[in-house]
Amino acid sequence: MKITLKDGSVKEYAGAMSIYEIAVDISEGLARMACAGEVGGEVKDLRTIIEEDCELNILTANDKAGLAAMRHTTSHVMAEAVKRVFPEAKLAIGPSIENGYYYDFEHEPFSREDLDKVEAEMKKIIKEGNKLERFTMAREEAIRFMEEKGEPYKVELIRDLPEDAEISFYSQGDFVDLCAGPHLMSTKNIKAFKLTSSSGAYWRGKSENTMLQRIYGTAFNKKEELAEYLEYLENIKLRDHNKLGREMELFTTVDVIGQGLPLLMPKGAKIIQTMQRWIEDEEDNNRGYVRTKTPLMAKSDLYKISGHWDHYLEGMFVMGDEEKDKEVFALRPMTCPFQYYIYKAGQKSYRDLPLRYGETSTLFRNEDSGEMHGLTRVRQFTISEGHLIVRPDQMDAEFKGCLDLARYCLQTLGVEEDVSYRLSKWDPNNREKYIGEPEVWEETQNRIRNILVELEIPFTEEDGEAAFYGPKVDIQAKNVYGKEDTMITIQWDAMLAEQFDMYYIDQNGEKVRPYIIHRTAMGCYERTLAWLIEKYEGKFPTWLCPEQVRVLPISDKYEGYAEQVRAELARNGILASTDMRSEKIGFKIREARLNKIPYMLVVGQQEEADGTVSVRSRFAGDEGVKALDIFIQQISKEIRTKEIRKVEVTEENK
RNA sequence: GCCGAUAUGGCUCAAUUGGCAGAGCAGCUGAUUUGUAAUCAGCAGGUUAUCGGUUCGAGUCCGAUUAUCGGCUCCA
Repeated sequence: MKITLKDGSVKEYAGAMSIYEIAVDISEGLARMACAGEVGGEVKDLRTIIEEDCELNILTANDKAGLAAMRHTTSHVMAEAVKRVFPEAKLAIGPSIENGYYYDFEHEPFSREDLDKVEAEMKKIIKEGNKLERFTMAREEAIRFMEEKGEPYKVELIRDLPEDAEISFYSQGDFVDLCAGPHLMSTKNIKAFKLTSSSGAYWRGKSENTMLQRIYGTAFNKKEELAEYLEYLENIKLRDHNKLGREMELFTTVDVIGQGLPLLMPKGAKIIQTMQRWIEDEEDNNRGYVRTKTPLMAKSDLYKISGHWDHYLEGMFVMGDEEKDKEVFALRPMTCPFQYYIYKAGQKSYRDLPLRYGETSTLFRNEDSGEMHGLTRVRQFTISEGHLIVRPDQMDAEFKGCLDLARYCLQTLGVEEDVSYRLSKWDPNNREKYIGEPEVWEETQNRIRNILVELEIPFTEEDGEAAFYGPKVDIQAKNVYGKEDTMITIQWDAMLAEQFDMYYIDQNGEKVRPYIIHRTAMGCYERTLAWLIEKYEGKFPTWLCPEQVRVLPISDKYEGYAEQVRAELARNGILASTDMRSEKIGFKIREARLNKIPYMLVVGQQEEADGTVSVRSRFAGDEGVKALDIFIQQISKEIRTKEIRKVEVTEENK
């Protein structure tokens, strides 16, 4: 868009910028007041400010940056309040983040009562309504200024800024903070805020640094929006897999078994079995995989060759003491080298490649105690793992094949819209974490990038996220709380064939190193289950349900027929049960619905006489009376095609 | 690993300043034989996570351990 300023100069902006970003750019005066203020309080009123100062040809009304500025200002208000209530607290940093803001302090841990006191003080500060004023200092002056104020963290921050930088500060009344802005014009324009929680956080995010105390909060332009957001936070707890999965008896944990070792209960185990069978069949029948079954542990020698002993020792469960024991074993944290030795068990020709090894593989990783969570971060888990041993000339095609399989899995699970793709690269500034030459890394990363571009897959790039042996594509998904996890990974490995002396014989009779692709099809079964619980709120597509049909006899007179129906369903591979309790039909239906069963078959006198079932589904309520074989046909098709049946909006589904 | 919070029957929660551990749901038994989201009655169920301490007396106070949660760090 083009913006003509009053002095006649023209500024051009590309893409969708918010009026706040533009305001920051246009003038320093506006930068200081990137949000609404004296003109009226409403954030969108900034438009008026800009319009008075310049003529806008086009205006995008994206309030994101404005909201961020408001939240950032709220974090300053919080900092001021903390300094008033706890003068001994030292200030660190306090940015706005998605859905809110935080500020880090060096202080004793804050209790909820402390936060309430700070909140009360914040209200006072907002009422005082001091203006936010921007001023700058030269570097040395700024350092002296913060030293005098007794803020060592601020001094450290300033020291890390460029030598010749002009340092900007914002003040509100007596409170001054080092800050790049932008901010609201006045604290009184903060309309609705809440301090949500506090926790420890390392200074500058490094675990060797001091642990500071972080206070999280959120703020909105309207009280109703804040209330809505807080209610939303309450609601998403209901679909949290860690709560819902336990309630639905999919998994549980037991103190004496240990952290990160969930027990999959019959229903959860059934879902995972369904997924495993699906993936194994897809790989073996449709995508040219061969199956392996390899040991869950090996001597340390194996991991020394693979590099895991050097790069990943603290993450492994090691059994035995190197000093005392002749042989030290470790539970496997990955399957790679095991499948390599299957490859190496016979001499391979160029004609044998690509070789695609698949294994439903249980892995063990000794995560630190604070890192375990539900089914998403555990110490023992099972993945749809595989390694493709590939000639260099086949690499691009095979890598694409892996991406295709991953996308097929995501699509079938109905979650293809919920993921983002990441090209995970090495960190050139941290070379000791990786093996191999920089040129190889750069070239490989370029080839993966080209593949993603060619397939028109949108992706981001991230330094320092690669495996130690190669770059990868990670397919990321967010949980209900917005936290991201890797669901699927496809890794390009030009290094480990060398470590393990793997080769094939080419047309000329020469030994050649193959390339390797490490990949998962649908990732880790436990983590995927967690994701599906949250995605579907426990109402899984029928093909994944551990109980697909429940037969409900009207009274015990029809138990015989109910059992007959169940048996017929079971003969057709449908997971069915009966509810023979002497309860009213309404009670049985209520319970089946609470158990999120997709299909309920009510049977009584009429059904028994006609060989029919009265179908009631989670999707459409009462579907009427159907002949049993028709129902079996319909549900069998739904299961076979892995259909994700949509819920129709009916009175009771509202 | 680090900071903080939490732990009472299968689940959700109660129990005054330290003074008899209780309710609803679920479960079991009986009655009821039911037509599309809760039939009625009765019964049973707890060494208050574990171990130790203070006290005449501990669910309650103190310490350690374990697990769970919110974060930080980590996630090959």
